[in-house]
Amino acid sequence: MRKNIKFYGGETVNTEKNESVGYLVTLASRKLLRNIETGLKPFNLTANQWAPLLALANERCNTVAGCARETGIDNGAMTRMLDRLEVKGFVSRKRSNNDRRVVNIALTSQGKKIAKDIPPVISEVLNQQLRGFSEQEFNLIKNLLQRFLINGETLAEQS
Amino acid sequence: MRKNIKFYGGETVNTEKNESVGYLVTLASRKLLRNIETGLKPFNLTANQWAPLLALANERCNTVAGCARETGIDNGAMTRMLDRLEVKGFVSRKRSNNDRRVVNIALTSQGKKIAKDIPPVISEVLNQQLRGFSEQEFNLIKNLLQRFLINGETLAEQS
DNA sequence: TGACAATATTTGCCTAGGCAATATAATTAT
DNA sequence: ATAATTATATTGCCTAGGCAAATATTGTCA
Repeated sequence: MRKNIKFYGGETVNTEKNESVGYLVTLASRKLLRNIETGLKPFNLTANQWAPLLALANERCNTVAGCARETGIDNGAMTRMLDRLEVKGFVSRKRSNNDRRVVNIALTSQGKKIAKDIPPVISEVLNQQLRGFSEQEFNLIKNLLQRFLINGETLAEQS
Repeated sequence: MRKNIKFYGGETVNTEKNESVGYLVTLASRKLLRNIETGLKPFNLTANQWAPLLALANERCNTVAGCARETGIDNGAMTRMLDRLEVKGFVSRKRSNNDRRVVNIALTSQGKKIAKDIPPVISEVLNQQLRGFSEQEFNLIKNLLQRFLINGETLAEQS
């Protein structure tokens, strides 16, 4: 097996924040969130509310736990997220008859409508933040982030 | 000027979440935060509390507004962050005499100590999430994230 | 000097996620 | 069949960030 490189620590300490992948990935994520938020304001949607709405529209989930898994957040957080989306009239809840533990989530007609309207807004922001990227660089950043994420997941499972 | 590529939207719609840079950067950031959090638990520090502590230790800031700028978060959020760090005994506040508006922030002796103990923990997590990366890929991910972030900042300034 | 603008800090009101505990229901093993 | 385990949803308590308003102080300009 190839030896892993020790990028940080020891003699290679670097206090330049722009040289820290941790700093960069955190800030990049925050900035993206705020930009999407700005674009979604006219639709009465926040940036985070968009993810479960998309998952529901694509039929990748139809329960609380399912949507939580699909969007990578906590079950409790998803319950509250759906509270907010329900108040806004985008989703509806209905206790399942097959399995009385589960609550089935569905998009309302308004939810379906908005799920169609929003993708162009998200795309526009992403394209803007990717401007100057070549096709190759676009594929690279996805590949590198995927690996960074998977490494992080296996690390979390060990502890 | 070279034309920017339209990576998302139009006919290139892709509902695969792992193909969305937005999804990937968000999840990568969250996972990293949780892994650092796990490593810092024995030190009575959360992942987010680490950033201002490091900025103070490196003398990149010594006021509320300064630390907020340096870590890229809101002033109000920084006030509350410093509340928590003060309760834990890592920082101290002192109203400035030169300018009665500003509050000078300093690390306590305990804060200085911990600021030295923590870097290895952060480094270890980052190295783990970067395992399998070549030196070249390490530089690439930093470069791509820097550009993604800068593009996002200029976008935010326009609106 | 006095009005006005700019800056620093704090606070209130939001959204938002993680963890742990709880209640309920379904599944599995004995 | 009963007990133990597992899964689902919810809730409470915590940290945490953004935005806007309020307050205090400083600097500027007429």
